[in-house]
Amino acid sequence: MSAAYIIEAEVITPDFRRRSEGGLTERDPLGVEGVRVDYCRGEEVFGEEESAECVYRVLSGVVRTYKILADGRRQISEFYLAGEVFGLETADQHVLCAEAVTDTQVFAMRRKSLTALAATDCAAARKLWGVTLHDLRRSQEHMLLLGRKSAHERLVWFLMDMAMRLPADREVTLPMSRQDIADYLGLTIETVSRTMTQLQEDGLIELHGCRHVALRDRVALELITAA
Amino acid sequence: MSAAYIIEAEVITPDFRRRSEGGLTERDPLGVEGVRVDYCRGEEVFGEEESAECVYRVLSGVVRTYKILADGRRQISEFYLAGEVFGLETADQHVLCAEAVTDTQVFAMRRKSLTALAATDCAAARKLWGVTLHDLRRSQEHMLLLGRKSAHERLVWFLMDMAMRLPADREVTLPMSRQDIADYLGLTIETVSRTMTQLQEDGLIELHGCRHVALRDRVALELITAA
DNA sequence: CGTCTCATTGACACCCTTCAAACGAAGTGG
DNA sequence: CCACTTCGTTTGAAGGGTGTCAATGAGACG
Repeated sequence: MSAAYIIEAEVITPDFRRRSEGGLTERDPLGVEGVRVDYCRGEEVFGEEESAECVYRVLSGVVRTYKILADGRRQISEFYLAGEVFGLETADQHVLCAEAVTDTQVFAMRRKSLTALAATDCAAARKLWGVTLHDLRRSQEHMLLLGRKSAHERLVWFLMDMAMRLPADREVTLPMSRQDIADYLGLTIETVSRTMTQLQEDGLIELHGCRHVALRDRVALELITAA
Repeated sequence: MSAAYIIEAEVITPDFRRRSEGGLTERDPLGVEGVRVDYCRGEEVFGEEESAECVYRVLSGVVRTYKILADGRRQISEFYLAGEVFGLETADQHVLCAEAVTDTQVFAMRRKSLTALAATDCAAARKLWGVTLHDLRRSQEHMLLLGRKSAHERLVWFLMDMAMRLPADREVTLPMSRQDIADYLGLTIETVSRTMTQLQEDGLIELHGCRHVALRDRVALELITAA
C-alpha cells in the first residue's frame, strides 16, 4: 500500500495520475513494480520525442506504435497484443507514437526501475534485451514485407500472423480498422478492402462482418506467404 | 599470444580459421577479444538459420544483411560501415544473411564471450543492448521509408544517410551497386537509375561515374526528405 | 429513423515494374 | 595498342498493380 504511494509520488506522468481506480501496485514478470492504467480507443499512450518515462505491458486490448510524416502519411511499425511489452524500443526519448487501438489496459513500469534492476540482475537484463531483440526480428520481417511483397502476400501474412497471435478459435476477430491494417502493411485502405474481398471470392477466407475473418484454406494461404 | 591460440582452439568456425595472416588477438571496444577476418567482395559472412557463433565489427569495407524469398526477391535490411557492429541483431540463430559488399575486414568476437561479459559487467551489457536498440530504431525509420515514401524520397534519404555515415569530403563514394541500393530501398535497379538521373537533371546532385555522387543542393534535398 | 463513421466498390490515373536494348567501364588476350 | 568479352548501368517502351477520387453501402448509436 505504501509502495503504491511512493511510486505515485515519484512518477509525475499522466500515466500514473490516470491509473485505474483501486489498482494496487503489482509486479510485472519483468520483475519491477508498476500500476495498471486504462486508455480508451484512440487515446495516446506516448508521443514522438516525448521523454520515455515508462515501459508498458499490454494487459488487455491492443496498442499501435507508429511514425507519421508531416503530410499525414503514417506507418504503423507494430501492433502490441495482450501480454506484449512496448515502449522499450527506444532509448531515452521515444521516436514513435503509441496509441490504444481499442479500449486498453496496460501495466506501466518506470523505466528507471527497469534499468536499475538490469544493473544488478543479469537475468532481468537479458529479458529486457530479449524484448528489444524480438521487436527487431519482427521489424526485419516487416521490412521484407514492405519492400518486396505484393498486396495479396502482405494481407495474407497479416491474417496468418493475427490468427497466430490472437486467441482464435474458428475465426479471427481483428481488433483494428482497415485504415490501421493499411498503415501497417504500407497499402491504402481501398487496396486492403479489395484484396480482402478477392481472398473471399477465391475461397481462401470468409468474412463475417469486416472484423471477423475465418481462414478457410490454410494450405493455400500458407503457400502465398511462403512464395 | 597464448590467448590467441586459446580462442582459435575454442572457436571452430570458418571465420576464425580464415583469420588474417599474422593477426594477433585484440580487444574490441565492446570489451572482448577476437580476431580480424578478411572477406572479399560478395563473400558470405553468415547465412540464414546458421547458428550465431560470432558477432562482428566492421573494420574496413561494408557489409549488407538481408532476407531473401524463394523466388529471389531480396530485401537488404542494413548496410554496416566501418566501425559498426552486426550479427547481434538476432538471438542464437541468424535470421538474416550477411555478405561483404566490398572487400572487407571485420573483427570477429565470440558471442559467448560477449554474453559472459554482459553477465558480470553492466556497462558492457548496456552497450550491447544499445547496439540492438540502434538497429531497431534504424529499422523503424526504414519501415516508414519502405511503406510510405516515393522513389525520389527514398533515394534522397539514402544519399543523405550515406553522406552522413561515410567519410565524405566533396562527394560521396557509394560502396554498393545499383542492385544493392534497389534492394535496400525496395525498388528496382531501373527505378534507382532513372531517379538518380532525374535528380541530376534537376540539379540536386551530380554524378561522376555511377559510384561518385556530389550533393549539389543540400537545402532542396533536405526539403524532400522532410516532406 | 436519422446520423455518423467506417467499409466497400467503381472508374481512372500514375508511379513503378517489366521486358528489352543500348551503352560504358574494366579486364583479357591477341 | 586494340578488338573482344563481360558485367553493371542507363535508357526506352509498354503494361500492371496500386493509388486517387468519388459514390454507395453497412453497422452502430442515439
